[in-house]
Amino acid sequence: MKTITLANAKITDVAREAGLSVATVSRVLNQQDIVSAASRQRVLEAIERLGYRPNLLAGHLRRKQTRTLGVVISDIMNPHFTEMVRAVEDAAYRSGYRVLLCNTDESSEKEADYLQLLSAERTGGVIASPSDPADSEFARLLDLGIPVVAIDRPLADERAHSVLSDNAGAAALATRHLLAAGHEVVGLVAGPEHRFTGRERTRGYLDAMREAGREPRLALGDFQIDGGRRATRELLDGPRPTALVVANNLMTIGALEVLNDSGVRLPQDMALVAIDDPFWATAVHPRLTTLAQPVEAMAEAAVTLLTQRDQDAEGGPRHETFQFELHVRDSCGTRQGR
Amino acid sequence: MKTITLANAKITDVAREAGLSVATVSRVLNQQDIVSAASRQRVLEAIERLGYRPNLLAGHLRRKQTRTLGVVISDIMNPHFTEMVRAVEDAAYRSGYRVLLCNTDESSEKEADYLQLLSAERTGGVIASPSDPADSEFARLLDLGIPVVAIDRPLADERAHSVLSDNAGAAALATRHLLAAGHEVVGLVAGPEHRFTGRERTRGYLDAMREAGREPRLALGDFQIDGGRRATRELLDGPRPTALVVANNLMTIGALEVLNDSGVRLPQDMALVAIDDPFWATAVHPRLTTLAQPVEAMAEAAVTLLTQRDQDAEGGPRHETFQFELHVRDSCGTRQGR
DNA sequence: CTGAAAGCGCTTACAG
DNA sequence: CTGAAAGCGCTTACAG
Repeated sequence: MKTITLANAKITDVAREAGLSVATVSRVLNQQDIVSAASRQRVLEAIERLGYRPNLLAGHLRRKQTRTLGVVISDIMNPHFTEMVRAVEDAAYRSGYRVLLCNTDESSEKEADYLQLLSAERTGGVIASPSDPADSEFARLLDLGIPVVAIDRPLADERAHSVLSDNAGAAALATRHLLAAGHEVVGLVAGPEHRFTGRERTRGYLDAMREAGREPRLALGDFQIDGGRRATRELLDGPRPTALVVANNLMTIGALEVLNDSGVRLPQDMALVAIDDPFWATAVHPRLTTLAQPVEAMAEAAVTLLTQRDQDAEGGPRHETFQFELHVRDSCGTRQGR
Repeated sequence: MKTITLANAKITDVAREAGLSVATVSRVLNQQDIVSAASRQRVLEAIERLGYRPNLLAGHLRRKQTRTLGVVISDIMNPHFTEMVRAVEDAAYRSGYRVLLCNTDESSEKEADYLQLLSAERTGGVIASPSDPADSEFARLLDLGIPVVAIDRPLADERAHSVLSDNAGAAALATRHLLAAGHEVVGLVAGPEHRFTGRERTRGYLDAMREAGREPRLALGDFQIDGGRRATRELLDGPRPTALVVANNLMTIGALEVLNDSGVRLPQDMALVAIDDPFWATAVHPRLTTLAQPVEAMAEAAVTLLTQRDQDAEGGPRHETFQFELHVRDSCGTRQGR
């Protein structure tokens, strides 16, 4: 038994049903103003009767543009990127755009693959935190006139926009906060050297330590939970710091675990400031002092750059930098209780 | 200064450049086998020289099908859904499909909006955890021949596939595990009545308690952190349970917070089993005993239903149910140490 | 193995 | 305000 398919009417069916031309139907579907009230009424009724749903594919081909944004990120399971994707989706939806999710797992190959696809689909724009900043696929996109905004990490191609945050400044701020509280040995659970955000945050930390005339004490992690564990153990083993800056949210989980296992209490035995402000930061004990990126504002900025480009078409690429915000809570030990 | 755009060649340009017809070019792009080696060579060179990138929009329109899957979920910030989206993206990518992310925030309106869009875009298939199971937009999708699979929550339309997990069984298993350890008053931090997963998990808990002849003791939450806090407080205030089942991962965060604030130690003063197995379950202290859904297998199943439908086109809708897996760790107090 | 031609379902100058 | 017609860039029978 097969049920008869009723739907799948096309614009010609609607035109026939309404006794008008396809041009008129198309007009009520789009630039509604040029059609007489009577015609519009008949078209609307015909659409209703037929259950007509315009085929956007055809419209996009004809108009040579789509309202889809590609979002290329390395790891959606990282809460920072989850938040970013969520914020981008939100901003895109409000602007009448949709989001094609491209998760690359930090694989340059998968990234290139997705970028190629996005150009073939003639996507309306791409927001990317590039695994490979020099990927030539970005150039192809730009060649085709598809705007690109680098988020979180910069892109080599100078035609791309960028929406970054002040990573070095954030790490310096965290370090200084701890230094000002009287800590002499402030350790850094650092991000990897080969990641822009890792390098930048390390740089900020080093600057602040040098500025204070303190000896830096850092261990390299991988921005993952396990790297946080390893780096924290390494720091505990040497000349033990009394305060720690942890370079991202995933490593913070590992650091907290190791500290706890080693009987090191926060903030009495060890003060801690974490970069990133994950949703669970206020649910652990003590509540985490963090440096939060204004993720929503950044997503909004990125989407705006892609969707409102007509207004400033000739303005060239824009580069926006956002500041982190310090949330002083309990793990740093600087609030009254210390 | 404006740079000249080189790209944007179309198939006719390639044909001219190669001295062959567009049909031949199209053939090397697709059904590669029917073309002579010499012709293929010339086409490939022409493509290379021109930097040609086929316009998939045109191909999709012509072929009347796309390789995009819509993923409609209520809240990507909920780690369970993050994981699900991640797993779906992975499976889709492996099958040569891409993912359009539709985050609905549990808004029926936004959900309907996205579903309408997905039908207009002639998406290849839709995976949805419906906020509104009776949304008539699902019927439109199905009418158009777009397959739909309900994930996490069922759908009213009987033409939809479903990939669900045994929520009642999981809650019953958690409860029995605690009961078997000797607890007499096992409390439930319950999900909301109006959510399928909430209802089902509560049902499983009630079944297990009844079966053991124990009085149920539950407080309703909202599946969010704050509801977990409130419900846990409520349970602590009345006749205090010695063990708790928490119905999802977000409420577990709230529950842990309240327990900690109240000086209730896990597992000595309170045993706890959490439904869902978030990535931080092994990073807190004590490590959480959880019930994990086989998210990857479920995502794989859902994608397979959508992408390999030709093979069993006439098979009618499939309904697959997956079992949770109990991970006994430290928070339930049943491991040796208790 | 290869090409000419029709057609996918729309939108949009161009005329009226 | 409305319609006839061209065209977006492909794919695919159909013929050879």
